[in-house]
Amino acid sequence: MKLATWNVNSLKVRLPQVIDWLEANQPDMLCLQETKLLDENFPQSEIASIGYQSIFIGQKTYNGVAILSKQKGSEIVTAMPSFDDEQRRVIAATYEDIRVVSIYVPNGDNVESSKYEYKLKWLLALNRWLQQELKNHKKLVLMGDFNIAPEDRDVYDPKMWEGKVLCSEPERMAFNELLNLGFTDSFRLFEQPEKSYTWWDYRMMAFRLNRGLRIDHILLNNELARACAACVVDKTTRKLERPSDHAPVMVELSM
DNA sequence: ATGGTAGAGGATCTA
Repeated sequence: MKLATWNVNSLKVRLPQVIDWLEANQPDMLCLQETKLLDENFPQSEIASIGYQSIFIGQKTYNGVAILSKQKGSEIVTAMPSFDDEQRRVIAATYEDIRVVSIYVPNGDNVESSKYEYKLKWLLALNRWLQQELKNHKKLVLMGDFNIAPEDRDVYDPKMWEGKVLCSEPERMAFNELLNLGFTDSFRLFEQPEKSYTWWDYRMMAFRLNRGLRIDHILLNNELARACAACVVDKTTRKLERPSDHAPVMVELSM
């Protein structure tokens, strides 16, 4: 079984790339972030035509998340309970016995910003919600755009980024507190290429110079971590015409 | 000189 996550930065623009990628990689589920589409505009039929079901929750211009899957999902949730949020950043569903929680964590802008406060509150609410989800589901995967680079090795220039948003200690602590609930960062279960990242700024030739950060993650609970056979970042999408600034991440589970 | 690029939407806001 293959599970993937990809911040597409507008599904309208990236739909042809998403369809090509699904056909080439055949994941069982693909979580999308930053669809930037109202639900009425979601390209459900185009995605269905290649054999994938869609669940989604979107809004105009910003945010928006979806899960595309070969099998039908159940117990669909489109927001965190007990966290009032106008922004569409969460979608979860159960596929057979696997609970999939797909998230788009707020960016935070900068550590002085009120958006940063919102990010930390959002992460606290996520932690609390997942404690419940872990109790209710034996197999759980949490994946998406976390907007957090967990360690210095996930950052092309750790000194320049020290204390900055995406790398600050409170954010990294929030990430570690998620791990402490009983999750494993699937990417670090395996030998990986040096300087592996999932996001590169569009500006300043960042991708060409591999000035990136690893901020998109697939976290597996213990039951699924035991079954994990691979985790890879697919950089090839970042080389396409009109790419997303993020690359997809995919895990393979032996089950 | 707080720059630069992309997306949405139609001036800025977000990332």
